[in-house]
Amino acid sequence: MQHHYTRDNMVELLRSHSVNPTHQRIEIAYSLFSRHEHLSAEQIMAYVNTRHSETSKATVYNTLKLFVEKKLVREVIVDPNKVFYDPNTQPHHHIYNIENGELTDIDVSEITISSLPNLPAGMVTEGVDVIIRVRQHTV
Amino acid sequence: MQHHYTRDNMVELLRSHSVNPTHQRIEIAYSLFSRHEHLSAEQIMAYVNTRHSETSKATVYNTLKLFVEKKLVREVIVDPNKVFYDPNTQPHHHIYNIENGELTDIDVSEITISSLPNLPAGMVTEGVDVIIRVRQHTV
DNA sequence: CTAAAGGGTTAGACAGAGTCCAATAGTTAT
DNA sequence: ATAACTATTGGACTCTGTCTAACCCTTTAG
Repeated sequence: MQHHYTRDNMVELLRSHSVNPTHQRIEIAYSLFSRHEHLSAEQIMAYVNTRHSETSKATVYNTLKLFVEKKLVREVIVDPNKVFYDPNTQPHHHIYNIENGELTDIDVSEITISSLPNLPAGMVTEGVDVIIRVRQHTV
Repeated sequence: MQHHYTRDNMVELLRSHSVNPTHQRIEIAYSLFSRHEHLSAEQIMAYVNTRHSETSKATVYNTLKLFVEKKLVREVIVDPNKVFYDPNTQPHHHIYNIENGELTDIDVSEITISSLPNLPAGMVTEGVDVIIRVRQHTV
């Protein structure tokens, strides 16, 4: 992969997920996809408003919620304090450094889940998250 | 298993994890272990203070943090809004119902992780969490 | 050209989980 | 008793995230 993301790309991306591409949404998408990193809402807001404040808190949260709904990004819940947003929607898992909060992707190929339990009747899987919590060996 | 938990058991349990057994800690441990359920700090506080308020918010949070440190209970991070505390410290995984917040255990035997990636140098695993997010099939 | 309608954005008030702090209460050990 | 800890407490505070009502902007209809 390793795309070269532009704001124009974002317009297409948004459209292809039937999201109306507005200024704010383009900027938010761009800030997430150009850095291919896991960012929190707060970080995204900071990036989008580096020059001068342009996008409000409410819009950042609204937009992220919309992106999740439209499967443009994925929520990663590993830190009790905040949600991370992950522009990588390919199935993959995470290594979470509990000391510094760093979050790293692991390809699905690196983990094999050979069996899954049968779910209660009428239930359907939304996703399987595997989180490997790590820390420095010093303790 | 299916112990019959008493407050006396809790005293032993706390001691065996080198936690000084105080009134409050006994009550908090008891409320977690007698129901063998996943509870949030708020729920625990409610249970402990059913009759009349006896234990403060600060103590509940202090105590839960201590219990986690001493490996008496485990934190489960699946809900962006609150942390759950799990009295089951045996290795196991979780099914999380994203609609009603219900959290169910899965025995390790029901999932097989056949390979784990090699970690960055000097890193050590604190735990591997598998969370299966489910919801009702109606949508 | 103007008006209504609809979607999107906004500031700021609000909510809820969790932390901090300085004061107080218990508990040993001397 | 007294000193030295350890544990608990209320309340103020912080931080994510939500809500609301006003506002803006673009499109469509008359």
